[in-house]
Amino acid sequence: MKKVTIETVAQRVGVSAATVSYALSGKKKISPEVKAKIDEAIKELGYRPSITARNLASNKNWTVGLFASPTGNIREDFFFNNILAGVLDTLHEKKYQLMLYADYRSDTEQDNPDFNFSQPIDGALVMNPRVNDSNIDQLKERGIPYVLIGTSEDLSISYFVDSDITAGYYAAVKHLISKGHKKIYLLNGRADYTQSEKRRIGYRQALIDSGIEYDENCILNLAMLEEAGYTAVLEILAEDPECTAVVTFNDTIALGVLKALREHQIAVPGRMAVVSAGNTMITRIHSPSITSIDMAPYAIGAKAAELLIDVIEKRRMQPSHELLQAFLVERESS
Amino acid sequence: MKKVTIETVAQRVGVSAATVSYALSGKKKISPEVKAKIDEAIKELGYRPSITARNLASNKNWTVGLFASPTGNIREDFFFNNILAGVLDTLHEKKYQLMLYADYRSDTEQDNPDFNFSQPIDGALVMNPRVNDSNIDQLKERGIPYVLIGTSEDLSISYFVDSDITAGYYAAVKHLISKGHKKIYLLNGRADYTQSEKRRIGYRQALIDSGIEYDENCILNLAMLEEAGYTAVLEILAEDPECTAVVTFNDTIALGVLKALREHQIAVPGRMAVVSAGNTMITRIHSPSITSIDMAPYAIGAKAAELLIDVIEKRRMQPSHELLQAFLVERESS
DNA sequence: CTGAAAGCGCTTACAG
DNA sequence: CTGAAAGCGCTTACAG
Repeated sequence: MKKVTIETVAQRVGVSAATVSYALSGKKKISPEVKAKIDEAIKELGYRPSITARNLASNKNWTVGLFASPTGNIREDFFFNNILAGVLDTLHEKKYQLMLYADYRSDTEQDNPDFNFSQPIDGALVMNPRVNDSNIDQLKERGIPYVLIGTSEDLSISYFVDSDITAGYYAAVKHLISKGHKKIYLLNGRADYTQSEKRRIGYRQALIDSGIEYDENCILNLAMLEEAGYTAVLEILAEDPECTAVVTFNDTIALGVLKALREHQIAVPGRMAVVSAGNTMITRIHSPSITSIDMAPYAIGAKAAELLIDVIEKRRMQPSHELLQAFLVERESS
Repeated sequence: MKKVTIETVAQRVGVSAATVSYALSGKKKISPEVKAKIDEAIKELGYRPSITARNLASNKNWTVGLFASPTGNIREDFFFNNILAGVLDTLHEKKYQLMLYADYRSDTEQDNPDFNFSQPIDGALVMNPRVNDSNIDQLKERGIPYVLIGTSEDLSISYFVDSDITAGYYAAVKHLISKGHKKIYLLNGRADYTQSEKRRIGYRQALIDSGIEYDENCILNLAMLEEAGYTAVLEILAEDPECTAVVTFNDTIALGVLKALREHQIAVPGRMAVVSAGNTMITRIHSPSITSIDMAPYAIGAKAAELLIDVIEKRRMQPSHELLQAFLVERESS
């Protein structure tokens, strides 16, 4: 059985392939009779246009790539789920498809940076951009439009969307201060992360605005792991008894903190209050439930996808740095 | 600036496009001198092969589609994350890419079932197959190979991988019986789900093997939501005080059950033991931590992807129904 | 070892 | 309203 192509349909009806193509795309008027015959032939023959051929001829793929985290992180990260859901919903609405790439680059070798480009995409969404991100270099080199999810310190990157993390941390620290806390630690991420810096600034400003001394020693830079939070809070407890509250980089670190506190039977929030960032499902499930900064991941994903499509379709040329509102959700841990 | 194609490179070097193509693919021997010149020209010109053109000419896409749940479910489902991670890792190893489709079909209208096929894929992975799944119909019609993640009652579906849920529930119920429970309820999913039936069989067999009466009234068919578990357990408590344990369809329902028990200050597992299925992160985080049946989602994803690629590459023609081992993880709730 | 040429299956000015 | 034809950028028998 030979493959049925647009030519097969055309011959069956007795018209040219061009006419069939126009009938399908609706880009030209086709007489009703011919149109009807074509539709019938398509049905009878079970004709399916070849998307690859169409893409090649029209130079358009209706596909967007999402550069995500390593799969190890994806496995236990609801933040990813929400961003993904936002991206998917927007793409669906705009009739685009999603290619999902996990991050397999090792820190040392550059692996095969070309690999992810083995499919044609019209644009890309980049999560967790690194400082000198090889994916971004590739994207630039190929002239593929892209939008960053997160903030870049590189001003040549014209499009990104992020949540207003600084404002979120400001609110979180203000909240703790209003509860009477005076010595608040920030369990931050790695110092060279833009995300860490944004947190630090909000934290610092809240202290200053409240007339509380800002002390760099109260900021710890941790790996984004439960264990890191676990050991860090125990250290603080041992070395600085005046500390009565911590704000963490994310929910995962907070989980470790709370685990340590529970095991050592330290009252939360009585002796130690805890505020996290992320507001993923676990902050609600956990007992005590965790006060957390919501960073609107779904909205970020949706916005980023929208912006990207605007760029792809040339509806937008101006640089755009969107910050979505972050807000504090108060729960039992503070 | 004109687009640089294989022809540009060929002209620069003074050979034919065919030679460049062969040099790139390595499918024919090319003299070292010519090869070197070609490599140089490629670098100088910044040539990137068009994947679309390559796909069209070679009729191969190196891409697999994953038909997932609606985004509403994806947002709070770690089970999905783990399956996804398994799929991605295997595809990466085999040099395939992933197109991710969320499920936007409404229950009533068939939406646009063609939409997801607007990109070329070599094969598909189908999660949560429905009884008469329109995606599967499409796949069949187009002759695209596919593998089901989950079990189908339709024997014409030749490939699927799932966990041995029946054995898992058998173990879970045996475990509860060994703890002295005699009246155990099964908070199951919808009765017309294959997955529910598999659970019921394991549950039933464990009771029978232990000489405990199997009572259909002890099986409730619920929606897969927290609220469903919440109200169900309260009903049971009110109507059948002899019940001292429940096994749930998944972690989400268990969450609702435990919420109800906590709010009514009912001791877990003292008055009521709880066992869930899924063993996602929340079972560990929750307090009390939740005994749960691990269904190896990562392994399922990885196996399914492997199987699919074997089918795509014609290394496998025989039907294959793989069942991975499910095992019970005992925690505080039982 | 290298090349001329057909072919993959569409789209889209252009002409009528 | 319809068609002939070029073009999208590759791959791959086939011939030499």
